Amino acid sequence: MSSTPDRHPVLAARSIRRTCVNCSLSELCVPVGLDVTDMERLDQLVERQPPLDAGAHLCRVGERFTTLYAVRSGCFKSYRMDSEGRERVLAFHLPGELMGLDAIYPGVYQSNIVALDLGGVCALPYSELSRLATQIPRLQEQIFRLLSKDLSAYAWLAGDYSAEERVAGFLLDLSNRQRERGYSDRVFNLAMPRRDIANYLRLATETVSRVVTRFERDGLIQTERREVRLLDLEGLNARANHCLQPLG
Amino acid sequence: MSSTPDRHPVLAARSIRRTCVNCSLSELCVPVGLDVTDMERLDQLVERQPPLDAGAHLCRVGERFTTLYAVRSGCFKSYRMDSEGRERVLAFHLPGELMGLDAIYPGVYQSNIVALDLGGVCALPYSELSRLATQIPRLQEQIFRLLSKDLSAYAWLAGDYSAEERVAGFLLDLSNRQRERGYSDRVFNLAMPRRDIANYLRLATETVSRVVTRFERDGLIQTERREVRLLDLEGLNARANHCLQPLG
DNA sequence: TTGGGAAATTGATTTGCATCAAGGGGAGAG
DNA sequence: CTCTCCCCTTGATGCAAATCAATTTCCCAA
Repeated sequence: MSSTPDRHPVLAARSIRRTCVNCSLSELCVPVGLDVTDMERLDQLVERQPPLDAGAHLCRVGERFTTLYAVRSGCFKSYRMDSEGRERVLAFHLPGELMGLDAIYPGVYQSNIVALDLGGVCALPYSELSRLATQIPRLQEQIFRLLSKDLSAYAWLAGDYSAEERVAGFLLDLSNRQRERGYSDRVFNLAMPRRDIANYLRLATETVSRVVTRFERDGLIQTERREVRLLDLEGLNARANHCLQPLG
Repeated sequence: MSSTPDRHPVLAARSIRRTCVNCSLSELCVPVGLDVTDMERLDQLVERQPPLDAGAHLCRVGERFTTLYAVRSGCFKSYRMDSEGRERVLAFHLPGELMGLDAIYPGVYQSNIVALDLGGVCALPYSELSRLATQIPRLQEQIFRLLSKDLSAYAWLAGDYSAEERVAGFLLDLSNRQRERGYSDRVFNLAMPRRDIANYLRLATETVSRVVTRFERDGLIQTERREVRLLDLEGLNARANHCLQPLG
């Protein structure tokens, strides 16, 4: 996933500036639809950041918004605190996904974003990105599309589904996103603890645990701590009541 | 709210093409931040549509996406049907708000949009709008902002709040949006029946009715059928657990 | 290796809201 | 005017998931 380290300082400096063109995620991420020339212009403003340890924060609610972040590797979680200090998980972000979009409107970050495991990001200074987007129509189009895609994700989260529908939908969503990234859509590791999954799905941890157990008993999945194996995608989809139509 | 009718046919034809410049909503809607010259360019592609009766649909899930719609007058509801044929209200749209944004990503409308009362809209052909947005940076910026704003709205809807928090938050949200539009934030009419409010808040109609009754008993609000009078904004805010921070 | 602590599971009980059921009150049609 | 339909409200009951409670398991650090 991470590129080989550059030993020559000049090459290293160039590699920091030349990210998107060589990046395996360019089919999913901001550069979708750009030709090499435009991608190199995008590279000029993308800044690869030093990796973050699990638990390290990328930004916090209330900080002035300057930068969008694209996931290079690892998994990130965005969340808020409500007035009683309870955490509200809003999203999990996989490689190729853009974070911080909800901060554009108010100009202030609306979420805390934290690395769930060792994670790498590319920083995209927003003002420069939007200037470039006026010059590269396909870049503008892709940003529109990424924003619009997040709307659909939230619309799913906002639906009133049962615990089973939510958990099944969550697993299928992850499965789809794994496949998009070239990984198995049947076997994958959850980067987040059950507590975060439950919080994201607006369920109690115990409820998630019980539903998972039930799915295992019914032969739909197998789990081994953080590892999940989906045995019956069609059955899972039925349990989700087909509430998840992948938009691909 | 509506402009005076033009009697002279040539003037009438021109007025159809010249909407934004004269529109009282330009401070809220797509043209925010544009100077008169740019607004006139935007006017070239905006098409005011004939008014829709209550119950008339603007678009339906699955139709090819070509057009964003801005509310000129009235109130609109966007919703989907789940796999069991139950309606899921996703949003209510007031004048100046943009509808259809979730269709950008997949290129197909993701929601049905229906007029709740006599409603007027401006049609914005998406491909032309995005082309113009590359030429007018502030227009692009405003579209980014409107998309981002919708993300925050959905994030609220996706939170796990109690029935009281939801109803209080809903009333305060409407109150804020009324104020933005120059109307009283204390007294206003609900364009939608209780059933739609309940559906939007993922509650039963009966629950909404009970919460409203409780708020009335506690002196927070008064209601008379569709008319709402907010008596104690601070108290309401406390009932909402401050879950709604207006983003201005 | 062992002890401590967080994470996960399982069971018992509670509860907030949905559902079921019934009655009141406007608005529009005839 | 009156009938009718739909919307809204109120009350009674049931249920899905939260909460409370108790283990078990895993991981890491000493």
